[in-house]
Amino acid sequence: MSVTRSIKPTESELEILQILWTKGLATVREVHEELASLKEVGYTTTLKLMQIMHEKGLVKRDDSMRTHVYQAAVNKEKTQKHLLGKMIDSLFGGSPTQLVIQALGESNATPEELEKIQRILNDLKKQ
Amino acid sequence: MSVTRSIKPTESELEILQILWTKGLATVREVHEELASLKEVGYTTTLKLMQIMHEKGLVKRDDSMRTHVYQAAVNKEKTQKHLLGKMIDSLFGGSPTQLVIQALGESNATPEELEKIQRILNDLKKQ
DNA sequence: TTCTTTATACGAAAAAGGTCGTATATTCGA
DNA sequence: TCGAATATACGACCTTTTTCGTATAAAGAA
Repeated sequence: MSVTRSIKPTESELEILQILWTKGLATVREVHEELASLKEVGYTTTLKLMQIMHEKGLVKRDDSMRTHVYQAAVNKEKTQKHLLGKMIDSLFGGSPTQLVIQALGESNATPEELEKIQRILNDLKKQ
Repeated sequence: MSVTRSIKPTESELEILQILWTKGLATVREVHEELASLKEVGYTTTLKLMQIMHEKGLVKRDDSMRTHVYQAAVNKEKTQKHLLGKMIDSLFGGSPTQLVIQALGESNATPEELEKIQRILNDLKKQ
């Protein structure tokens, strides 16, 4: 039975998850390379972070070889949903609609994306 | 010239801003009362938090009287937009639309709210 | 083989956030 | 007037997060 596990990656952990979600499998070196292109950071920092994430169960790893291979252990969509929920609570008084409205204002959506949103909206209206 | 100031309230600070955005003006006691109804917290903790927020410029206060009167110094919509933007970048690969889609799934919007969203959507489609 | 590079492990310290206790001043009521 | 209540200031402490230095082992090159 999968109790709602409290997924709560920190900022830094999120950056790493981003990379892992994109790459699928990656070594610490690879993740670090990517990370270092975005910001100043030491290799052992990245390593330590990923080790902690492993302890927390945020990532899985294959350590059968000298160079361990990591991958995300948390689902991208679930994590997004979770953090979104938190933001809705803490910033939009619990109203997802308010957030949607703000985000739509922000959006430069393509016609296709607008259609996608429209379909979801239609589904919701039917209920 | 208003340089993009980095609005970055912490979780706790956000809770207090929420209250201030609602109340407009409020004393520490009033904010604390509200806060304490949501979670276990000591008065001096709330006080300290608000003092720090004052140092950071997140709130303004009138300290001409013994009991200081506080108000938010950051705009609610701007703050929402800012944090939303950060989340879009860090979690949704820069696509507001992706976020909207996720949030809509989450939403239990009333028919009225759905209509509101529909109108925004219509506006966007026209452009 | 021996030196260099590259991995992980580990410990420790710096930073940030949150929580309070205590000191002190002011106000208010008995 | 004097004690209780209430306000702010301030410092200390505890966690969590982030950052690295150093030790050690494995691999690779000369």
